[in-house]
Amino acid sequence: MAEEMTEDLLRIGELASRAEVSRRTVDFYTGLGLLVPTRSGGNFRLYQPADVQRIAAIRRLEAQGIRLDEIARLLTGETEDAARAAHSEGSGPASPATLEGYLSSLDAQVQALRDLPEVTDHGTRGVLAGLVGRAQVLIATALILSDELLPGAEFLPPL
Amino acid sequence: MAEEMTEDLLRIGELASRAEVSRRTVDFYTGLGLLVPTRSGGNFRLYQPADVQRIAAIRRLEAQGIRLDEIARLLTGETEDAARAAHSEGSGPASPATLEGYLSSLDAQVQALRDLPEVTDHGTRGVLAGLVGRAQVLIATALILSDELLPGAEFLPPL
DNA sequence: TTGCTCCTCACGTCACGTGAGGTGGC
DNA sequence: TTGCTCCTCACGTCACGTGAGGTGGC
Repeated sequence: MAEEMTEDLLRIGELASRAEVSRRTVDFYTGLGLLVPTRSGGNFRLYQPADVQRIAAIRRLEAQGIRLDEIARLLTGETEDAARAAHSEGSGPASPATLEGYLSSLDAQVQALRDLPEVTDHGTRGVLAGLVGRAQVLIATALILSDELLPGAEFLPPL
Repeated sequence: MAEEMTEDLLRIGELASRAEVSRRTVDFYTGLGLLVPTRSGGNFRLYQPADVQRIAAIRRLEAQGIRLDEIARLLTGETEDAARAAHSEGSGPASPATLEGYLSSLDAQVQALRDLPEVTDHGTRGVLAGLVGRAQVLIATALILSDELLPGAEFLPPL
């Protein structure tokens, strides 16, 4: 069984063609730590089949204007900085910035935005709509990725 | 009364120092259409006092990774493109992308995210938290701007 | 005159790739 | 041999400014 999994590993050319990006791009992403291949005896990089979805996820995140270095952090699991970079509170460690925490803050603030007295200024309405629209697209992206990114293949019946 | 308002107009140097940016930056923003001064008889640009807050708003939006050309669009009131650029649905004109519309989509999707089965994968949790965190900061920014951006001075009692 | 403005050309930095070229092992 | 890989140096583009310099009117 461990044998079987090893046979699935991909070299850069194969991964690039499945993910529909150039080898050079896979190389570049690997250099940035976005992809973490193992190495073959002959020093070839060996990627997981799931790295195809990982690349798709990276592209989706890039499309949302998230920088590659932050994508690397998110994929690696270093959550903390996200809030700090944008807000720079600076004081205590406070909350560990969990998914649930963000979701409740988001709920509360959306409510606050609804409770706002009617905004009449044209430009201001545009800005608010733009920001809320962006937030909405981010959440939509989260939903899509929660579906695509999970290593579902491992749990699929052999069929 | 019209006389009084004219006296409040600012030239580039004054605006730059109040907004705490360089003249060059005000010049640059003006060239991009982010600021729309009138002109004096001597061809000097004349800015509104409210442009100080406008610049503050621009900086806040920039800090969220929003490009200057899109900020210009938002401030000018061309809302439509936001959703299209990120999604590229392409079909019909559909909804006019209102603030209310985005808010309800957002609510619905946040709920969908809550309803998700527990995500166990470490990296995926990080990505979701990162996206929701970003969305949360955007909404927080919207709240701040709704407060700062409104031309409140015009409606303030003379004191 | 002094200080401020106008405008334009060019340079600098950062993120994100992309090209090219020489290398070595399957 | 062929095709693929490795790695590195350099160039290209785009967004966002910033510097410098010559101009003219208050």
